[in-house]
Amino acid sequence: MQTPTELAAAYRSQGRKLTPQRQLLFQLMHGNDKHPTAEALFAEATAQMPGISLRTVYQTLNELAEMGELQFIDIGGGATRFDPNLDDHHHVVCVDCGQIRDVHVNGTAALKPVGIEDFTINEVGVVFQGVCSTCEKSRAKLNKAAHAKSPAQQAKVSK
Amino acid sequence: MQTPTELAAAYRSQGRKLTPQRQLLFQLMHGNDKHPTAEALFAEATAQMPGISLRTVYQTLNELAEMGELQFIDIGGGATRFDPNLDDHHHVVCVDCGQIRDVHVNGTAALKPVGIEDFTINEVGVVFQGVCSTCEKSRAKLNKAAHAKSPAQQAKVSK
DNA sequence: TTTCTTATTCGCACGACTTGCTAATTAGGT
DNA sequence: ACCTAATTAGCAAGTCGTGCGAATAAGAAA
Repeated sequence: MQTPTELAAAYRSQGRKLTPQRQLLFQLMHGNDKHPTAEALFAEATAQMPGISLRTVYQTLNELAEMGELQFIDIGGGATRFDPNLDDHHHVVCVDCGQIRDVHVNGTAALKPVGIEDFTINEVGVVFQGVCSTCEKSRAKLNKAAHAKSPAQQAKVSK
Repeated sequence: MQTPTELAAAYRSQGRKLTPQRQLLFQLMHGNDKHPTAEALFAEATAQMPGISLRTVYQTLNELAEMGELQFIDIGGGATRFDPNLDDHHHVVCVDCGQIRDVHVNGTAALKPVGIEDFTINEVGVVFQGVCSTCEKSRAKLNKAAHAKSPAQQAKVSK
């Protein structure tokens, strides 16, 4: 995604108006690597601009996506997440806490799908699923606690 | 996913009951490579068993997922899709018609994520986005029609 | 076969997420 | 300062999926 200033110019050149709401959202999204949901962004926005509407957040995010300034990320778990990073990158998801991390991946060019001659491929997305170090530690603790009590506890951990 | 017969045995051995609804869904999902949504499956099921509940379809799909007999696929576009294919495979999506195709991919072992030493990776998913041959043809037609009329039509095509 | 226990089904209500609609407001040009 | 079209806010509505409870039915036991 471009800088708020650049976006301001882009908006004007497209006949779109530059509202305070939009400018705030430009700031909040620029360089944002948290992959926030619309609701999360709305919460941040509200802190700086009480009264801003969730509807406006959705609307602006959709605009930016249409303009190619950000992409949607859908990896289950309910809400769509938004990613202003336009580099060629991929994602790592912690299955425990749900955090999403941007990651550069070597070797994607060598990926060879087999048996889809009738498809014209435009994009490739790679998603790694795993457990982040923080959650790994929490799991260790819980497992220890589970051992001290009943084995049933252990099942809950991996749920 | 196992065969309906094998699933029947698995269910019994787990103390689950073998209802006609479940047996029907086993049949409908076994070897199904359409990646149906719950609603789509419900429609098929209803054709053969009028009165079956959508609730039951969701419930059974969740059971099968818990048992590791199928996986959920979330690639945006609203509804979760279900995949009974347990092979090591990935997916190709046609951005026009939304069809999802299973595909084996060579080179996934060589994928190297950079800078996530603090993650323990368990799984890798690859999604190719493109256009299938059928949609490619439709596009060609529409583009021709668009040329005959106004350029505005062309924009609609890629929407 | 009949009885009994418990899992399962059904269907509605509800929750999460997102979009449609529209009156009121406001950005930005004249 | 004025005008017009774009935008906002906020509520209604739509989609997808789950919680809940009463009615039903599978499968074991007698």
